[in-house]
Amino acid sequence: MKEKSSKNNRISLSEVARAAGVSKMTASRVLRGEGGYSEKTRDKVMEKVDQLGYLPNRLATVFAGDQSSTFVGVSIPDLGNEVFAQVLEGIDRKLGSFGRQTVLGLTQHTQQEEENWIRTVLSWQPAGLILTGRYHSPRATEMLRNAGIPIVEIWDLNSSPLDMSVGINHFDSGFDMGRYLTSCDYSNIGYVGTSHDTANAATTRLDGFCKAVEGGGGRVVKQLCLHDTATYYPGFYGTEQLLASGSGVECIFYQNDAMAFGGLQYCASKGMLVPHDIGIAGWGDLPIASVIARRLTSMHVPHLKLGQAAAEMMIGRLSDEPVEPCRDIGFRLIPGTTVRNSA
Amino acid sequence: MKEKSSKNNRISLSEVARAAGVSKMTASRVLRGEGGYSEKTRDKVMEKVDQLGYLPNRLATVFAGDQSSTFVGVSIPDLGNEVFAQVLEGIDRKLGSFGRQTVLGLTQHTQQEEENWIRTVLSWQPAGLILTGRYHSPRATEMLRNAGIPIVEIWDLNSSPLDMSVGINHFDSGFDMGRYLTSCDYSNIGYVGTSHDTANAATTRLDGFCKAVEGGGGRVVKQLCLHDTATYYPGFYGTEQLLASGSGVECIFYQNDAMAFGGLQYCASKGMLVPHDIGIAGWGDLPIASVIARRLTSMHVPHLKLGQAAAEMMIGRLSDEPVEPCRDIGFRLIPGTTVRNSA
DNA sequence: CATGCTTACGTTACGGGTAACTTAAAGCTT
DNA sequence: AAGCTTTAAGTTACCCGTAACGTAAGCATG
Repeated sequence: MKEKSSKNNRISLSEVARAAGVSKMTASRVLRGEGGYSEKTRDKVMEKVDQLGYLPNRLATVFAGDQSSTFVGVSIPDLGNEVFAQVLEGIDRKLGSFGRQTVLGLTQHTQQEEENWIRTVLSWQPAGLILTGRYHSPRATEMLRNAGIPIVEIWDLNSSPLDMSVGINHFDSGFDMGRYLTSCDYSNIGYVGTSHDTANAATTRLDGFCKAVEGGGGRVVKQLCLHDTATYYPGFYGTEQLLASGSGVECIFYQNDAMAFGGLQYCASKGMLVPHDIGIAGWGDLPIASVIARRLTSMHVPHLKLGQAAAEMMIGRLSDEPVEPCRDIGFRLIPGTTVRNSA
Repeated sequence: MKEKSSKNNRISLSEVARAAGVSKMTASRVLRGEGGYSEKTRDKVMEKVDQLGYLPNRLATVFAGDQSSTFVGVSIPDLGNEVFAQVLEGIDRKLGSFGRQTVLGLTQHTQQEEENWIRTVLSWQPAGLILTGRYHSPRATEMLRNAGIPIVEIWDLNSSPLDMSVGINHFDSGFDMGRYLTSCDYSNIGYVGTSHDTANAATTRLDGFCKAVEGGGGRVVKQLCLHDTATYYPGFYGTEQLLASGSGVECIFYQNDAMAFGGLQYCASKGMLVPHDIGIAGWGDLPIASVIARRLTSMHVPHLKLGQAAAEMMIGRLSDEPVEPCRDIGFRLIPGTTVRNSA
């Protein structure tokens, strides 16, 4: 009787083979269904497989170098932001339907976390990586280049990606929103968002936004970058801070819809009418926008589709199909009714 | 341009060793810092490691059976529900801080998906599994029992878990809400939720709720189980359906806060005053509750903490520390102001 | 009946690390 | 200086599956 050895005590293929009275090579052939065995042998082996509850050890297969692994590493900044939760859901479902597994990494918006995660996940020989964002630390970039596996950078469309990229042009999406708001005759505009320690898509969006506003004769009189998560409550108190600064803001653009919704609620709590007293514009067109009384002015981005597209590009590359390296998933302005009508 | 060899072309330890002029065993010792080498040798090896960009192959280590892997499989029903996104975030952050990686599985609330995922993820020799829910298919249960690895069942507290469990008693949380609403003098109460093909926590909650309401002399006159996701818009149209059925409902309990919020918006759109014309109660105390004008009557559940606790139990077990197999993370009723005051 | 071909297996080697064991040289003791 | 211990290595075997190759038996063909 052997005690539970510190070693792995799971049933191995050799044990199945011995029980079935064949060599492990034959058992292996049966399990892979690649032929070269009789029906009688197959039945014997399969019977023992069921009986012993054999589960193959994919580590051994991959390790042997015959196949690549079915892991795909996916880095996401955080899940408190509904946007990224949707992107991840799109990725995981699509990968799952092709027999691939997601190895998750939450990078908390920092390059250092991302770098650490990349180092670890690469040591597991993933089939590929999907990374949120286009900015990586120099060491991370080097590891990624040397890894020799497919890499999809998502979210922030990168026209010269490490390998592949899918997302939208955040500068342009900010620009379009800026142009729309100035076309609605706003000239003193505020911004409420959050800041992180790295260059990111929200910053790029803000750049595009400012450019359009200034080009249209308006001014972004106040930009608030809170050190907080981009959700409801920061939108609420950020609005309070912004309005308290007395800069005569007529309209506020928010980093995302959750923050905009927080702002909307702040205004309601102070008896301010939207859009009569102040204009509110979000970004992302999150599900919550579907139920509020006024249609939130926002920018629609197909988050789920973005995730799916990233997974499809990954799978395409892994199947040696030709894959367009850059895919713009597009966005669409939702005029809504939380800013005043354009002329 | 290098031809892509089908084999893995990454730098191996032997190559590092050869470059440094030592045996791979010595290089291995240096990398693990376990002593038995001179400083000069260490420097030589580390120099080559940096120079060649060597990344260890953890597959080989684990495969050799000397250590268990650092993977932890985590199954989550879906990420559209903010609750589970938060739980996952709690898990992944805590696991990550202990050098473990999350292998995600979205089971879409079906046991079949869960079973398939379990089979696949077990073939990767994970160190442990964290599963949402206590109900698994018979085959899944068998595989889990045979796996011989730590398993944490979360969300729905299981007093006789496969291995460990952390969560809350959903029946009791529903019961408490039912008792509270009847104490507020509601007797005709409705429920809006979603249904899935398996027994789940929301159903258990509803059972407890009904029991308390009936015990308190009220009636759950209408239960709506939509075939949809448990988010804002289904809450909105579910409310419409429920009220249109003309069953004289005075108060509605929702599966979660997002649905309750949808209901709140529906009522507002019809000019109904809350709680004067109708009472609204949610469940989960999601972040959105922090910004709406009236405090939503809800049930606070520490989602992030729940995820962290699950990860801590997993890590404790993996470190051979004694771990309490069941942990009740608790809930707390938020009276709020969207139901009328209790007497 | 010798030859070649097919079927149904078995045998060997390998991959990348590490445990366990072995060895050579250096250092220390008396 | 002989004998013992310690240090710094090297060698071998193994983990679990699979590719590549080997082989024996059965069968058809000329």
